[in-house]
Amino acid sequence: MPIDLASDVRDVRLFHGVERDTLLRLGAKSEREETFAEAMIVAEGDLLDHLHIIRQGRIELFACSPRSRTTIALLKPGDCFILAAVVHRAVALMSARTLGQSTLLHVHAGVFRSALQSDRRLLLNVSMELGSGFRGMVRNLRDQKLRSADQRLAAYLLRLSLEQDNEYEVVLPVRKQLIASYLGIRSESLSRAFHDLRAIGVSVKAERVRISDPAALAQSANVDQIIDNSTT
Amino acid sequence: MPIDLASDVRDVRLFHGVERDTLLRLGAKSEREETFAEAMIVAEGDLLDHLHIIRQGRIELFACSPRSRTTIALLKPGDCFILAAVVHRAVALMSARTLGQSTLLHVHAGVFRSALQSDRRLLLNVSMELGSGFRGMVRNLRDQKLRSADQRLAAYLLRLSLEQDNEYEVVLPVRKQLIASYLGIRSESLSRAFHDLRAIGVSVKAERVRISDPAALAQSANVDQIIDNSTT
DNA sequence: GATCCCAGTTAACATAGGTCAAGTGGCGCG
DNA sequence: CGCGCCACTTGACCTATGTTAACTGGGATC
Repeated sequence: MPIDLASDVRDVRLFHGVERDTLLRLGAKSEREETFAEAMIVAEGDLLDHLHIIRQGRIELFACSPRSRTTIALLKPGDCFILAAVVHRAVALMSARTLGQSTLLHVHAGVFRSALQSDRRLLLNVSMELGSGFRGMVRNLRDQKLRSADQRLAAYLLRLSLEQDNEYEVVLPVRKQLIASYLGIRSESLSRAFHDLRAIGVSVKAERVRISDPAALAQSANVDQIIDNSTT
Repeated sequence: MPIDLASDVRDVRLFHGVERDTLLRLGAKSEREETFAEAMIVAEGDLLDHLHIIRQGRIELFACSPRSRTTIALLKPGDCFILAAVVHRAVALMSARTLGQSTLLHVHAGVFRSALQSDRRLLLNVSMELGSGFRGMVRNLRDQKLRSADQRLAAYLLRLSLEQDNEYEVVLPVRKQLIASYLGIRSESLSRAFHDLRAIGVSVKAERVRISDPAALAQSANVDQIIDNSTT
């Protein structure tokens, strides 16, 4: 049950630079979980007793209404989730599930909150993490309210291209249906959007997307270097 | 130029419980500004040297694309804004302007960041504030992606009703055009949405809105007590 | 009291994206 | 090797919301 966080979490932003002692204390109340397929980790409305950290695999954060379901975020190893709910002792606003095989760390919420009292660096990291999350959500909301489906796809491809450090080809990290949900459209519309982008040099073969004219793509999406691409 | 924050900011959440000494230090590098009409305070893309706190009046946070403009948040006295950008030393993702007369406090960003190092309570408050902001944006995004215009209006009216502690009548806090922008629709569509809600007992007279059947309204918007109404 | 102005409303029409239904094609399994 | 499954695509049609433009009514100004 206890985990050696100190040696296990070098690449977790949230724990960068925190005292070894804090990590030991948190590790004593942490658990590791491995899932082999899709698995629900959090349901919206839950009051949570653990903070979750991704070691391997991908996580989808999503929200549901009676009629539909939408992806809010797609997370990667090193990310943590439901941090805000844990800090506030409030219910989760999003559900979370794994996408395929993954390994997660569950850190006891009470111990985590008390560590915030004693380790200033941890608290600072939490602030930075919540700030990034806030800014990410602002970007999503801007996208949703100001851009068309085609533009959202274009902007998303460019973001992937930046992440993957390849100007001319990107690999879609998840199935297209999920990407559609993340972009706030149906998968049929995503197909049509990809089709539209052919006109400005985007071609798709399964999960590989070639971008022949990145500048034109950026132009079409009104991508703002400053707003859309600042890393925090 | 220096402001006596210690006696001036009882009702600013961000400063609750912080050391008197910290407030003095921040106050020494703060300024008060009074505006008499609409005034731009922040433009998106700006790198900011001050954190802003609202003492009186209302603030609109908004974002622009070449073709349009949308309201991201409407703030009230006691709120602060561009906190995440200041903490991250990053550019603002939203513009801010006052709506009519207002008075603001500008707190020097560098001094603020260094106060975060010394005053744990201030840092904790920042975390809470960023967490609330994050959760607010998640709610907005959910609304935008999962609800129709009519439902967003219904949910908004119910939120106002909660804030104003009056189940059967709410007063719109800003002009309808701004509400439309906040809800992510045109003002013509807002008119139509108000019209549609007549069918479930909502009647509007200028800025006064009567809600004859709050339960029916909540039902129509699929308002979830837990998700939509938790206060943090 | 007449006039203007401007927020808001209403109506007619346009369009992005949703919905439904019918393909298509890659891949695992028998 | 063939079959079926499942993700994805395509096409036809529908609907919510945007667009354009005309109208209304309250408040300020003269």
